[in-house]
Amino acid sequence: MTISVGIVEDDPSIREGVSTLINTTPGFQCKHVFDSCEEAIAKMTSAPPDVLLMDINLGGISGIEGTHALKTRFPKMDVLMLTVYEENDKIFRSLCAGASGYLLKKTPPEDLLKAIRETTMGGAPMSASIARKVLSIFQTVAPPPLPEVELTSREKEILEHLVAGSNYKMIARDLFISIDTVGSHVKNIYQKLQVHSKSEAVAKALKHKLV
Amino acid sequence: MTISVGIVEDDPSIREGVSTLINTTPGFQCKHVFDSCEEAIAKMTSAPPDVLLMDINLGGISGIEGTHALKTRFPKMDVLMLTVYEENDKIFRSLCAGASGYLLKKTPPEDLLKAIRETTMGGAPMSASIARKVLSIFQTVAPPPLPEVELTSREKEILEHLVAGSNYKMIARDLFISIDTVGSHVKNIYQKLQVHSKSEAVAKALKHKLV
DNA sequence: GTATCAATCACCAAATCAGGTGATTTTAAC
DNA sequence: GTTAAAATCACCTGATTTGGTGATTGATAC
Repeated sequence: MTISVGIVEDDPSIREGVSTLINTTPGFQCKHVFDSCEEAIAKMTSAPPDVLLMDINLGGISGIEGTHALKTRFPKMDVLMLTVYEENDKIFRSLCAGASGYLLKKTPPEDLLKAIRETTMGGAPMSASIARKVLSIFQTVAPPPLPEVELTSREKEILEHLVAGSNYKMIARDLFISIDTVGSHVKNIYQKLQVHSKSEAVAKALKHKLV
Repeated sequence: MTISVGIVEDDPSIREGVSTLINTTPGFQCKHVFDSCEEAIAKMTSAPPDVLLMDINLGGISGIEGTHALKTRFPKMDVLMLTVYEENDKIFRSLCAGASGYLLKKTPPEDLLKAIRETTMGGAPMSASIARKVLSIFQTVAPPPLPEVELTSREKEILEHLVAGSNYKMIARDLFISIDTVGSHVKNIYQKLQVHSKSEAVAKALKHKLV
């Protein structure tokens, strides 16, 4: 099966180079070539490529925003970001936008083709240094563990309902217990979390990923 | 340079198999072999290995907790998680704990050795399916954009205070405005966010990263 | 079998909040 | 110079929450 590849890139020489590489390699074809996200969004109508190579630094709509827009329209299309620099913030936002991989532009042709193949098989190719940065992002967003807090399963259940926006009456109805029991659990939760209101409890629960 | 590899694994056959593989491969040596995190934490004192292979499912202290403990003590040591299953939650928590890579146990020996080498060179080896899951995690933590909501700067300020756990009185004092004004802003916030209580507003603000 | 803990329910008082109406002032936009 | 939006303040009423005290039941642990 031939893999259909698209490319969005404002540098003509890279654009031509990559599309030529794709089209001269058996098993690959490149029919979607755009110099901007605007063009890609306008002209990519019914049949998206299997994999889209997206330059991250583009004038007008950036590669990140473009990825989000195109992935919304074509969820099954995979997007590989191409970049010169390894900026944590851009990596993070690209992945949030739905990118399936992240390669440096200096990636040699044969590795690029390999990455495209990997993508279609459900992988997520990343340059080694990018992969390490991706993992380091996790450590910065790691939930600050709340020490010494052990809520009972019932208390966690109540807390989830609080986070969902329920008041005592609704929780009592949903869990088939009395309002006073709800209040009782909430009191215990407050003491364990060291808070004094529903909103504080909700904030703490969400910030520390207790629910 | 010989790469020093450690392993924490409760299954004796895997433990022996891997340590033998390491020790019979030129350029690798395995001097740290443990059957539990407790043992690893107790016995790994001064000279940690370059790379530690960590089973994720261990009795007692789990591989995730153990990774956190050991990485705190030996930040320069790289940890590669080994697992049978691909569970999003465990992947996420392992990476937050400081893992540098994530491999399936079915990874063939030569790939395991390659992954170890990659790790020491600053890479982050992941099985293809794991890599894809890692990226998908980003999309789930991406802020779900709240459509058509434009809070004024003052309203955002009030909302931040709500998230911080303040009540009307505290907000009024902090911002040098009257309690009624706080209430007035809160009313407007509720209408814009389509909520009816402080806790709902806080939950929505945090979930949609409005603050 | 006793102690502890989780979960349940009850009652109470003071504080707080939610939702409503209405008004003034300042600033920015057209 | 009028309009519109943002920010400010006030008053009101009913609902809800918070923080106490205290009690019962069932399960678990020692």
